[in-house]
Amino acid sequence: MARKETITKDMIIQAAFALLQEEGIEQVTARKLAAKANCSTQPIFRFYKSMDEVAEELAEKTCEFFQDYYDHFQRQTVTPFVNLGQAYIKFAGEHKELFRFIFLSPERSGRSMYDILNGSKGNVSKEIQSAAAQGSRNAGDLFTKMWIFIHGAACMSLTGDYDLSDSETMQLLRDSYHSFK
Amino acid sequence: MARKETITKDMIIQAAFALLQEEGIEQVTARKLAAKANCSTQPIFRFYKSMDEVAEELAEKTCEFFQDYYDHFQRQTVTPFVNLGQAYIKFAGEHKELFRFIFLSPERSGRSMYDILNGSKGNVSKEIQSAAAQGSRNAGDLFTKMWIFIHGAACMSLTGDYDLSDSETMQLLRDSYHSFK
DNA sequence: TCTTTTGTATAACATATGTTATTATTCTAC
DNA sequence: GTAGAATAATAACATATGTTATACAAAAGA
Repeated sequence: MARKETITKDMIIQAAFALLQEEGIEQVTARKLAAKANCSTQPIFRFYKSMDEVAEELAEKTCEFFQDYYDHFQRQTVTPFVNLGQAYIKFAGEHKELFRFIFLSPERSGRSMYDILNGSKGNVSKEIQSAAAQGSRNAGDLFTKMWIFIHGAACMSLTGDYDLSDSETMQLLRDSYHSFK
Repeated sequence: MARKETITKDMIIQAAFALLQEEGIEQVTARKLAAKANCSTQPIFRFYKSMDEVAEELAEKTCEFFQDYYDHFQRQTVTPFVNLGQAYIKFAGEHKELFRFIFLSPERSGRSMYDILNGSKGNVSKEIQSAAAQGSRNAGDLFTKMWIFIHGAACMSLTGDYDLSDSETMQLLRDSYHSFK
């Protein structure tokens, strides 16, 4: 009937994700993606109408990747805020391009930062809510402050303006958490 | 002897700065810049060896612009940290592309975030140091925490994830300052 | 084996970009 | 006024990009 498929959609998106991690979203071009996937540009446009659609799916995939990262992150303290902070800051440092892509671009296709944090499984908010419930005063206020703080540290690590070790980070997060509480 | 100059270096860099503010550094291309300055691309390359050199000078100019912004910012409290925070967060909201360019790009040509803050006149550090001196415990620690917090809020405003009013921001900054102190 | 169908590659088109060559313009000293 | 020189515009070259048209290849039923 017809020729067999040798380039799958998965191969394309895998290559795109690798390219994204290595060089950032603006370097995920049709030709570079084709080269990464060892094919011509045709298979890309068989699966996606345009490169924008590829970026769309990359955003999706990156959000899931962050969720997995957070889910598998080794919790080191009993304070969810501290754990979240450690994971988030480490993610920013280890996956700069991914972080920049989903947490620092204006075009996140509608998702707010909190949408990404909570994800489909909503793990972040689950942990944090239970934690905030035990908190003394205004739980929302505590979350806002901690979140601003955590996001700030992560963004600084992106530009090389943050160079604390893991344990220093933990202490910093603990400190600020207790300050805010 | 020779033809008179009609396109000055200042006209070029002014146009480039306007373009930077409106569309971001990646849109400051030779042709768009020429159009903005109402000339051909030739005058650009008379003053600058390459477009990279233009970007270099834009970074310089943007740092100065931030300094001026901060110098002229109406101080609303007696707490330098709060004033700095208000100015920085407002700057991020009002000049997103400039903020992104100097505080969020990896290529700041060597300047650290603190270099920019302090600038040539060193106004920020002057105010903050005197303030920290009055502070109770570790002045550096207080600065680090406040700065992370301030930077976090500014970065969130960039992506539309921060929507507090000026007075709410002031209260937030006051609160966190007293928490950290 | 031939034809049809579908996947893939190659090549092309249109546009955008940095940069440079060529041409035209305009000033001034002579 | 003319020649020389600096300035600017136009056009070109080389490359990069999204996207599409065309050509080639392979699989499977007739």
